[in-house]
Amino acid sequence: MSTPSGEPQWLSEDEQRAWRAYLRGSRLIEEALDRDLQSHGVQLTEYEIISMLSESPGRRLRMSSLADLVVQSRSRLTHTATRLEKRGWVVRESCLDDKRGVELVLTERGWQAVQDMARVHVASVRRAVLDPVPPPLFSALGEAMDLIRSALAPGGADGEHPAVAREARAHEATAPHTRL
Amino acid sequence: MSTPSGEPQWLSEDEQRAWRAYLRGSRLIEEALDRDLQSHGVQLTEYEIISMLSESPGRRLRMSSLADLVVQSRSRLTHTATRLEKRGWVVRESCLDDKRGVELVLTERGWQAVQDMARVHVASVRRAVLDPVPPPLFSALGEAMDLIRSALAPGGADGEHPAVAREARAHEATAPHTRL
DNA sequence: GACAGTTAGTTGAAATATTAATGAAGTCTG
DNA sequence: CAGACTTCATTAATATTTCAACTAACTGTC
Repeated sequence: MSTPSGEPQWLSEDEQRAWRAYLRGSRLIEEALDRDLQSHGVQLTEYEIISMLSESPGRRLRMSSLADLVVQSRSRLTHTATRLEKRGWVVRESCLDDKRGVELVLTERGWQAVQDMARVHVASVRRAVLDPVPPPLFSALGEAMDLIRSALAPGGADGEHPAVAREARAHEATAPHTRL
Repeated sequence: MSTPSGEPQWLSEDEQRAWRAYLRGSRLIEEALDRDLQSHGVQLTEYEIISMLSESPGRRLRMSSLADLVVQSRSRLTHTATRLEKRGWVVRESCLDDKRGVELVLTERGWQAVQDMARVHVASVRRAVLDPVPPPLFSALGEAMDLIRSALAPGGADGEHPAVAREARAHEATAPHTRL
């Protein structure tokens, strides 16, 4: 199983070109979005966290669901959450049902922060990825990425993680402010 | 300039869906590829560096060109290069013409390492991104990313950075082993 | 209910990345 | 050619991320 016998199936010319474009493009996107948010004092990965919280029912999410959602390690999320907590944007609350669990809750200040930053961020996303790509092609990109996503994160349908969906059902839908 | 007047242009339903798919998918790809290379003792970003070197004429590239190519900060590349140097995969050589400059040169050992790891990596790329996406759709993804790339890194045509192209012309094409 | 095994989240130390400052060498202008 | 300015790469500091324990709480089995 771990012995790579024979010649691997190298990439074709076309595959290679597309893959390279992806690799470099994705790094540039990350860099651009991050830079724009940095000027408002957050990293993209931090923004993603509070943004996800802001859209969740009750503006709260369990650590592990959130970690899966933003594709970060548990440990990383723990550290980042601590950081966000120090800024007063989130608080931790322990789960009622599962006493191992911790929920991260967006504070009012956190909510305000997301609102403000969303303006910057949406403009940033437009400039970096939406504007340069004609809509049908961007659609295709989304479709492709969705296939990849479902291959790599089996079970997470519709951008939703099973655990998240489960939790969602358990709450009132209080904040459908889905903006970004 | 820094006052975001009025309501920004929020994303449409479709744009949002596609953008989300991209964001999560790209993180998952990164994670998957990195995990597979980790088992061989390198990070994806390190692999990218030596891989680029391995394809360059003379198996060498100037620090700043390389930094642009792999979309890393100069400083980051400096650190990473030091690390790679300690493993005996690269050596630094100062530029003949521009005495500020430093060229990173792939050693024989480094070359071997790339060859070995390329097998793992190409399989990894297939599994993560090529297999789940039908070829025409993957092509579209490449095209979209290329548009984004040229918007964000103006001047870098054909996956090639101007500085790199310039340097390429100055060398014999010794290693056209373009594999990944 | 006691055991073994698993999962959730945290912690601290080590590795890596970012930031701002530096020095050395190039370029440009007058 | 002098001076001002830019670029290249590195360094030192700070910040973040990863890695390997670790504790607590849940699950299942007997």
